[in-house]
Amino acid sequence: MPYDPVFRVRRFNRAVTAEVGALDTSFLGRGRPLGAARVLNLIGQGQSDVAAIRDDLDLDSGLMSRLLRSLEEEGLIETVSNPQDARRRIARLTETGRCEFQAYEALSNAQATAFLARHSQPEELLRAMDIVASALRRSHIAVEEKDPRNADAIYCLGEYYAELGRRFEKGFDVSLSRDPDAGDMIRPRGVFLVATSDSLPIGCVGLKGSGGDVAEIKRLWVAPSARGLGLAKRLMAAAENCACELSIEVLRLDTNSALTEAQQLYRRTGWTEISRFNDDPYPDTFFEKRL
Amino acid sequence: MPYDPVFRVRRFNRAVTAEVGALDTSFLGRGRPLGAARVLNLIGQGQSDVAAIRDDLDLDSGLMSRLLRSLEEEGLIETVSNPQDARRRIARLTETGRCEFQAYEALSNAQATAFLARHSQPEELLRAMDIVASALRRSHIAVEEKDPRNADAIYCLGEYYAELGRRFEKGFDVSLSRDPDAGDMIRPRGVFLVATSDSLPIGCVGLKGSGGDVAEIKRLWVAPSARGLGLAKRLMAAAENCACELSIEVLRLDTNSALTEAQQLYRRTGWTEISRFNDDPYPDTFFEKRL
DNA sequence: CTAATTGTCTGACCTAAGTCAGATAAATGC
DNA sequence: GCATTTATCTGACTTAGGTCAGACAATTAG
Repeated sequence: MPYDPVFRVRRFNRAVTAEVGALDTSFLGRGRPLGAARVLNLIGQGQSDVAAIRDDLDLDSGLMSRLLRSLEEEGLIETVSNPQDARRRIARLTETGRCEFQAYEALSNAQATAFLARHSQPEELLRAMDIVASALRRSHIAVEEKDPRNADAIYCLGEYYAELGRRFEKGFDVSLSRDPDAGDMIRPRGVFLVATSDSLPIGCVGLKGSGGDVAEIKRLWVAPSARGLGLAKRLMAAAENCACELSIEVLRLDTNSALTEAQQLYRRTGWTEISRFNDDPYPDTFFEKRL
Repeated sequence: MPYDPVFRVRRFNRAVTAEVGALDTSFLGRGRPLGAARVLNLIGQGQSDVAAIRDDLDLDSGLMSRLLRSLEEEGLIETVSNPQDARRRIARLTETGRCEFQAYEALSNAQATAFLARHSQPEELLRAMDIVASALRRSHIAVEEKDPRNADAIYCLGEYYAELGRRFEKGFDVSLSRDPDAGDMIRPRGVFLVATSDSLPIGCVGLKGSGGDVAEIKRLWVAPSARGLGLAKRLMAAAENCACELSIEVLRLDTNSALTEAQQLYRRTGWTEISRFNDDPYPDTFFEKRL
């Protein structure tokens, strides 16, 4: 007899509303209104274009202008005209501003550390926070092409191999598998796509081409914290899209019957099972899709 | 190489801050400022004492007074003097107010339902939300005495039995175990304590007395979503406290070696292992503590 | 070159939220 | 009974946040 789901969601909302003050105190406690602190924070993170900041925070141009001026009067930022377009302005931190920004960062980090330290099972708590954050921000998940040797890509691949290790009865050893050469997953031969949610990598897929009109889908992975959001489908669609752009006509992939959700996805999205097309020791099921 | 915990907590904070607007839109969208809506909401939930509402929302008496008047002018509430103390005022909804309150409730429920419906693994998501909500509100967890036949108590016991069923190799059947008579867990013989977080039951413990100076600790349970918060320790301490009030001198309990965390807790909090004192089929380890 | 568009700034104005110093009336302690 | 305390109300004031219309300068389309 689990408790009413709607009740549980509302309880979560109440908890969060009651504590957001605390969650965001990092912005407070330094004698600056929230708006100004948020602008300072964005500038500190490298957002220099005033219009972009205004857009990010959804501010009126008048209000934005005043916030910038108040930060300027405090000596935290300086603004100059954009040389490419003198109507636009660019803001950057002064030395004092950099210190102030660092102070906010330190507060925020300390608060996060303290929150975790109060819990005796922080890994469980983090897992839960990841799930909730991904669900709340599902409409802001970005799928982008990255070099497979980029840090985010390597992180995804590491997690992918670890997951295979857990799910295959005999574990998984990358060196035994035919590891695609990075060049085969970079344009013009192929692509590597990484999904990020607020810059945390939560999924990936590789399209491994050889220059011909046949290519392979490899390394489809979705973080456990991002499952249930339809991300695998989205990654596969994006990869197929890239394949079209690269004039690829036939896609193939190999998979293992232990990965049941993946197989379900393939069958539901127009893939048909074919016979073995490589001698890799891990896969036991093979699919093909004509574009 | 898991991602930096501090980064993950801050990502969660950002997600929540960005979406609280959405989480709390239930309060908006009906042409009333947040403050007034929150007061209306509390009154709707049965908080009638004006001072209590002020205390709950941490409002200045002046502000509170104005909010009440604006709701009164809208015809949503009426206030009368408290007959016991004519300085105090009591607020209650009018018929119109009840409709308006129901409209807020409906909005809030619809929003929660929609959020869950967007996710294809809602049970996973709810579990995560419970964990986060309990951690955020850990300082507001209430431990209260309840009748063991009360709905919250029955819910806790059901979850407790279900958990034993999962953890004992041969499952668990309540009818085979010596189920304490409800009367033995009500004062003056004993007590039953339930921990709730924002009215969701998340833990319980029973003190089963017989009228003499020996009593037993039974049914210690903490919801999976509330583990890591030190709740078991707090429940045990509360139960011991009650035992002292009831002039009980010796506490005993039986447990199973499959429940490792529980045993650890007992050993760390002054309990000593003793020999079997009943013929219940499930326990295999027995403890005692002199108060 | 001219007209329209774009990005920023400024002043006037507004609401929500909250603080503070009394005023008032009821209740309580002695 | 009288002084003190308590709960609420009222008016004056402040801050944060935000809207709106127009000014101004730079850019772009034709």
